[in-house]
Amino acid sequence: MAALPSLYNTLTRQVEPLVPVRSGEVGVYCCGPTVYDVPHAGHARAALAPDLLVRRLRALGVKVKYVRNITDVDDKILERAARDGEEPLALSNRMATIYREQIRATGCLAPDHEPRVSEHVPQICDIVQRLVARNAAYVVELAPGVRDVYFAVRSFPGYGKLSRRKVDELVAGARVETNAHKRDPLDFALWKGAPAHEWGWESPWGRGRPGWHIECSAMCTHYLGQPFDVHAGGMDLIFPHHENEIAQSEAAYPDQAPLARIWMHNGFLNIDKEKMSKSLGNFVTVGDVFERNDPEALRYFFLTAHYRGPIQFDSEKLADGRVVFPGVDEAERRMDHAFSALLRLNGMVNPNLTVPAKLGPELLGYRDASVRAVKEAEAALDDDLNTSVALAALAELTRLGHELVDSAAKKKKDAGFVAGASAGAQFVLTGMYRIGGQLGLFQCEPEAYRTRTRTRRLRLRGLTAAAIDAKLEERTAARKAKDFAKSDAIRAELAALGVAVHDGGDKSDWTIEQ
RNA sequence: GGCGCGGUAGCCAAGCGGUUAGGCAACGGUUUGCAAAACCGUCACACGUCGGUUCGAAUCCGAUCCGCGCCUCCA
Repeated sequence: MAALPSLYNTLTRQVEPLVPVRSGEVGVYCCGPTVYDVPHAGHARAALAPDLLVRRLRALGVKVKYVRNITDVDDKILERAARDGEEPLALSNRMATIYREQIRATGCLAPDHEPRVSEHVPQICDIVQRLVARNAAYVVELAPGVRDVYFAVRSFPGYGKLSRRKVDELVAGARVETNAHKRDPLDFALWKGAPAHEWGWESPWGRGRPGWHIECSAMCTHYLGQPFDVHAGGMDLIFPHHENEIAQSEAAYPDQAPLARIWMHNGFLNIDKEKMSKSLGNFVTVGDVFERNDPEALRYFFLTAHYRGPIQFDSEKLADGRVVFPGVDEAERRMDHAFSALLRLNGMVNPNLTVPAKLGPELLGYRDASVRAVKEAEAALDDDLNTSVALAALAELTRLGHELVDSAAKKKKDAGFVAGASAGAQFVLTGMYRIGGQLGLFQCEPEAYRTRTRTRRLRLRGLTAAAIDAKLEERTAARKAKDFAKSDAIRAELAALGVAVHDGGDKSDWTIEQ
């Protein structure tokens, strides 16, 4: 089997080759969202890195089991639901559906399993019981029949190994939650008791709800076993969430340590130099982006930067009041460019032409360039998912595709070249789709992309295709009559609306800007 | 205070000891009635600052200045 990708491991702080626990099979777990609200752009970015890994591994022929959880039981969900007079699980279910659909739209594969806390309470209780039995956790009775369970942090010697923190320094920081029931301020809740009238589940400790960290420990190992290969999530989860997961799982099953071999963490999406987050109130939702940009453009935008670094997501208010996302706009122009190459190349592929047995050196050049670009992109992805370099390889092929179409148009009287160019187009198309597929781009047909971006841009600019077509007809008539003054005036008028006219022979077409 | 990340040409962003990153913008060209799109070329011997190691440093080491994140719920 081909060598597997290398990944940066937060645990060792270096890039290392992925060595599966079980040969030929890789388990990936990604910490999904707490679904008390619609997803923001940062959530979309977090789903990307594990998706790229899964795509690359599958392209290499590796069997992958990909699990991404949904936290549908949480105090925030309870608060939001109470505020809006909705059942907590109805709220989280509604939000989970939006999350799933929007993340899928950004080109992320559906996970093989999408476990929810509400459906894994028995597994959670199992691991908590095990921790209590091993004296790594203790039960505190708050009221008759109402009990909390806490994890005893100091009972786990490896605590801090992921985040490189020392237990005593954490205490000195004094920013830990004080709670009279805890034996040690560092201890965290595994199970939170709840009175009978409150949202909860029955457990060996009475009614209550699971703590945040324990759910992931329970669900990741339930689906992937312990140890498993890759655990992913946002950088803010390193401490305390992932540190606590490690402590719980490794304390529960010390002979099956580590919990996960590689811990991969994606960087943040910043807005105006600040981390985008709900608590800061500066978030842009995925829905906000989809209003203005194509989902593929959002993905392309994420791919321009390395997943571990921060990415600047800026918004700008135009004079006409429209809010735009310049970075995503630029990415969308790149998608336009790539999709238009695909469209033009598709138009060149002629199934009725027999591919010449011997291709000239010019066309062999296209084949070689295509093969080279794919190799470069794959090598880049194997080096800790270097999407920026993979995108450069894709851009090179895109450019080559346009060039091929241009030269075929110039040599259209040369039947031999045209027949061969069809084969050349196939080479370039294959390369582009091969790279695009591993990056999660080109999720729809080029025609569909053109239609949907055009529709959206018309709506954003308050225009209709019919009105533009009418203007264009008027202009075509003027051109036929050699009334270039009028023709140019109409073009200027359309240009002012963001519509560019393209003249080709006797008929004209138009495109609309973002 | 502890842990960690980053400062690369006008902008975004790879590279991380020697050989072109890539994109956007701008400008010139091919093309066009004029344009647009596409392609070609230029801007680009750029790498926060100061020292050091080296035949050679954006890349390694030290110091220093900025910016940011985590240490409390967060992707």
